[in-house]
Amino acid sequence: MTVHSAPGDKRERILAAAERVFAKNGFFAARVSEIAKDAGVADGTIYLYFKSKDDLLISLFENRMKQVIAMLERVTAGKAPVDALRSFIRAYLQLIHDEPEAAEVLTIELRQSSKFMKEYANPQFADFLRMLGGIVARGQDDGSLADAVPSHIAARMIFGVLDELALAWVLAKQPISGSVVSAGQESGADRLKKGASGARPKKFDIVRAADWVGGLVTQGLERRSNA
Amino acid sequence: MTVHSAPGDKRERILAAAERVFAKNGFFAARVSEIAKDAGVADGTIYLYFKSKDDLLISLFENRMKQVIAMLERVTAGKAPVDALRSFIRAYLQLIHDEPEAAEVLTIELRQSSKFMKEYANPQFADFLRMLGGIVARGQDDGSLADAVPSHIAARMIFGVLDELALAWVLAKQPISGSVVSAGQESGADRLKKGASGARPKKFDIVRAADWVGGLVTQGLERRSNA
Amino acid sequence: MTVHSAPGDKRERILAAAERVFAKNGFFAARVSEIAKDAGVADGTIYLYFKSKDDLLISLFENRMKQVIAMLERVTAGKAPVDALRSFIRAYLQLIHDEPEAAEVLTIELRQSSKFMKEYANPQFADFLRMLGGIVARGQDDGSLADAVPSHIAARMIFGVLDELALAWVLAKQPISGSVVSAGQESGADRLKKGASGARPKKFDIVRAADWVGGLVTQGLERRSNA
Amino acid sequence: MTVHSAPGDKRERILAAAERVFAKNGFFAARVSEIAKDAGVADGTIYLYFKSKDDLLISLFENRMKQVIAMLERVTAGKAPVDALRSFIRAYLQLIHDEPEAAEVLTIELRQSSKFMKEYANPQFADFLRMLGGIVARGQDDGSLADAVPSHIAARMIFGVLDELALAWVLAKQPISGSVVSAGQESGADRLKKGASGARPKKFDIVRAADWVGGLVTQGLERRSNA
DNA sequence: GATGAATGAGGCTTCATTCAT
DNA sequence: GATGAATGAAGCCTCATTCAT
Repeated sequence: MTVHSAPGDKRERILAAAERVFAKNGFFAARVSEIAKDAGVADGTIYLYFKSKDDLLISLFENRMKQVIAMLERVTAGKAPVDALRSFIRAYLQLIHDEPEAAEVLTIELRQSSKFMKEYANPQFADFLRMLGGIVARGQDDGSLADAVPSHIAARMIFGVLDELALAWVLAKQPISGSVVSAGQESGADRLKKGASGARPKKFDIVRAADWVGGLVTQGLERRSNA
Repeated sequence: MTVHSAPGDKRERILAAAERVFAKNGFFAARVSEIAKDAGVADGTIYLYFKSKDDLLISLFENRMKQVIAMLERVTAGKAPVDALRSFIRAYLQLIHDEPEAAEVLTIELRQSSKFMKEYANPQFADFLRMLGGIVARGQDDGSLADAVPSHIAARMIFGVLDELALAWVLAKQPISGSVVSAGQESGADRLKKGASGARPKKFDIVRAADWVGGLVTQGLERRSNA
Repeated sequence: MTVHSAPGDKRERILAAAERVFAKNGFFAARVSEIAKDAGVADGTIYLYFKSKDDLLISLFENRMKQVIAMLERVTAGKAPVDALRSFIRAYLQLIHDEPEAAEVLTIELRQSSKFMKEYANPQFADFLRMLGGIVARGQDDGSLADAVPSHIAARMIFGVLDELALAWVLAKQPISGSVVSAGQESGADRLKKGASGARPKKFDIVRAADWVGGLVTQGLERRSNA
Repeated sequence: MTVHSAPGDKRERILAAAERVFAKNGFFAARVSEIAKDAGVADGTIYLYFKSKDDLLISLFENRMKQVIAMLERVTAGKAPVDALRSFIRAYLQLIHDEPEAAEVLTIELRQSSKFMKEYANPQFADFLRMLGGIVARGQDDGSLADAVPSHIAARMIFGVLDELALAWVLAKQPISGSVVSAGQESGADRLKKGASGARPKKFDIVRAADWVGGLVTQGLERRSNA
C-alpha cells in the first residue's frame, strides 16, 4: 500500500509473478514479457534483478525450497525419528495443498529441462534430501527404523512417493468430472490440444494421503517389535 | 548395410535417433535437424513419419511405454500379487539400467513440458498405472496386502519410488567422483554451465535397489501375520 | 471407359485437376500433390507432362485461352463490327457463367503473380486483345464506331469491363445471403479467416449483364447518327 | 537524418518499404527480411507493428485505399454527377501515373492470392465502389445518366476499365522498345525468365487516357438529349 | 533505477522437384 | 511410362535480451 516500493518489493513481485506464470504455462512456454506484465514491471526490469530467465527459475526454486526446508525443520524439530518422519510427510503434502502454484514449480518445472536437472547443482534440493535422510539415519541409529536401506536412498524413495502424489494431485482436475477415459488409436499428437480433460482423474484428498504415505513408509521401514 | 531398407526402417531409425538426442539435450534443446542427421535422413523425411516434433516425442514415449508394459505383463503373468509386485519392481529397474536413454525419455523428457503433462492424455501411462494398481488390488482381494490405501493411490506411490530412483540414477555420474558438494552463495545461474559435476553423487546399483524398493513396498503394504 | 488411357489422357486429367485446384485454392496455395491426387496420378507423373508448377499454370491458361479465342472467333465471324462486339461480350460472359472454374483461372489466377504478369509474354492473351482490338478497328474503319480511342486501348477497356464483372461474379456468393456488411475497426488481418462471407454480395445475373456491357460499350463508341 | 524517430516513423517506413518490395517482386516472392532491410529495421521489428506478412499487405492496401478515397472525395465534392465522374476518372489515373508502386499494390498485389480475394472482407474497396456507385446513382436520379444499368454494376464496370488500364500501363515497359512481339511455340514456361521484354508494349500516356475513359463512360451512360 | 522499443539469431516446417525402382 | 518416398533449401516468425532515454 506504500507508494514507494519497499526494497526488494519488485524482486518479490517478479518472483511471485514468475511462479504464477511458470505454473500456468510451464517454464519453456512461459514468456518473460508475461511475467513482467503480471508483476507490473517493464520487461527490462526483470534483468535488473535476475541474470536470465534461467536464473529466475532457479532463484524461484531456491527461494521456495529454503522456505520449505525451514518449515520442515520447524515441524520436525525435537521429535523422535518416526514422529519426525510422519510430521515431515504431513507438512509437505499440506504445503502442496495450500500452495499449488509453488507445488507446480517444485515438482514439475524444475524437471522441465534436463538443462537444469543435469547442469544445475541444486544445493537446496540436496539440503532437502540431506535433512530427510538425516531423520532416517537417526531412526536407524536409535533402532526405531530398519537399516536395510541406506538412509540417503530411503530419503530418495520417500521423496519419490511425495513427489509423485504431488504431481498426480496437481495435474488432476477439480473434483468435477469422472474417471480415466482411454483415447482412441490416433497418432500421438492427436491427443494434444484436445484437452485430455476426460483423462484426468479427479482430485483426491492429498492431505489425507499423508496417512497413507506415513503408513507405507513407517510400516515398511519400522522394525516390527515382534520380529 | 543392406541397400534396401526394411519397411519401417526409417521410422525406427528416426525414433532411435530422437531417443538419443532427446536424452542428450532434452526435448526443448533438441534440434530436429540433429535428429535427422543422427538418423541419416533429410530433415523433411521426419515429417513423413511424424506430424511434428511434439508428435515425435509422444510417439517415442508411446512406443517405449508399450514395450515396457508388454514386458512387465510378461514378467508378472501368473504370479501371486506379492511376487508379481517384486517382479514388477525388479524388471522396471533392470530396464532403467539396461537402457538409460529410454529411461531418460520415460522419466524426464515427457515431463519437460507441462504442455505434455497437462494437455496430453497419455493413455499408455494410464495403462501402466492401471496394471500396477491391478496387482495391488488383487493382493488386497486375496488378503496378501493391506487395504488401507486405495490401490490406484498405492500404484502412484510405488511408481513414485521407482521413478525417483530412476531419476537419481540417470542423473548420477559414472562412479568416478565423490559425494555431494555444496556450492557457494553465488546467484543461482552461476551454478549452471559449470557442469555441476562435483555435485552429482556417483551412480548406485539400481538393480540392487530393487530389493530395497521391494522391501519398502511389500513390507509396508503386506498384512503382517502377527498383527 | 477404355482401360488403356488414350494418349494425352493423363495430360488432360492433370490439366482439369489443376484447374479445379487452382480455382479452389489459388495458384500459390495450390499443392502439386493435391493436383496429382485429384487427377489420380502420382506426383512425379505431373513432371512427365509439365516442366514445373509454373508451366502447368501457363499451359492451363494457354489451353483455355485457345479454346476461348476459337470460340469467340466462331461467334463473331462474318458479323458487322458492332454486332461482332455484342456477340463477343455475350459469349465471353456466357463462358464465365458456364465454366466458373475456367473463369477463375482466366481472371484471377494468372494475375496471382507479377511473376507471370511481368515475366511471361502471354501470347494467347495478346491474341485475345488483338482479336478484340481488330473488331474495334474494323468498326472505326467502316465508320460504325468512333475513332477517338485507339483500338488497342479500346480493347483493353472492354476487357477491363468484362474481367471486372467476371471477377465480381466469381467472388460473389451464391444468391443466399444479403448485402455488403462493413467490418469493424480491427487490424486488417483480423478480417481474414472470418470468412468475409457477410461481405460478399450475392451473385447477379452475369449473362444478363452482357446487355449492360453492350450498352455501355456500343453506345459509347458508336457514332451517333445525328451528331 | 534526425536521430529521434518521429512517432509512427517506423511503421511508415515499413509500409513504404513493403510497397516497394511488393511492387518489385510480388507479394509471395517478397521476403520479409528484404522489407526489413529496405526499411532499415530488424526483421522482428516488423512484427511489432504488423501481425504477419498478410497483415502487412492488408494494412498497406487499406492505408492506400483510404488515401485514395479521401482524395477522390475531395476531387468530386460538390460537382454534378457527370463532372464528378470525369474528375474521378482523371484523378484515379493521375494517381496511377504519379505513384506507380502504389498502383501495383492496388491493382495487382491484392489480387495475388485468392486468400485475400476470397477471405478478406476488404471494406475499403467496398467503400470505394460505393462511392463510385453513388455518383452514378445521383446521375441517374437527376436524369443526367441513363438508368439501364444498376448503379453498383456500373461502378464495377467503370472500375474495370480503370483497373485494366492501370494494369496495362504498370506492366508496360518504359517507352523504349517496340510493339508486341509474338513468341514462338515453345512450352509455356520457356517464355518465363526470358524477360518477356520484347513482348511488353511501350507505355502509353495514362493521364491522357482519362479522356478516353471519360468518353466511353459518359457518352455511354449519359442520356443523349436528342434521343 | 526503470522503461519498453528494438534487436536478430535461429528453429520448425513446407513443398516443389527428383530419381531409383 | 509411372510411381511416391525422399530430399533439402529456405522463409516466417518468436522471444530472450539489450540499451538509449
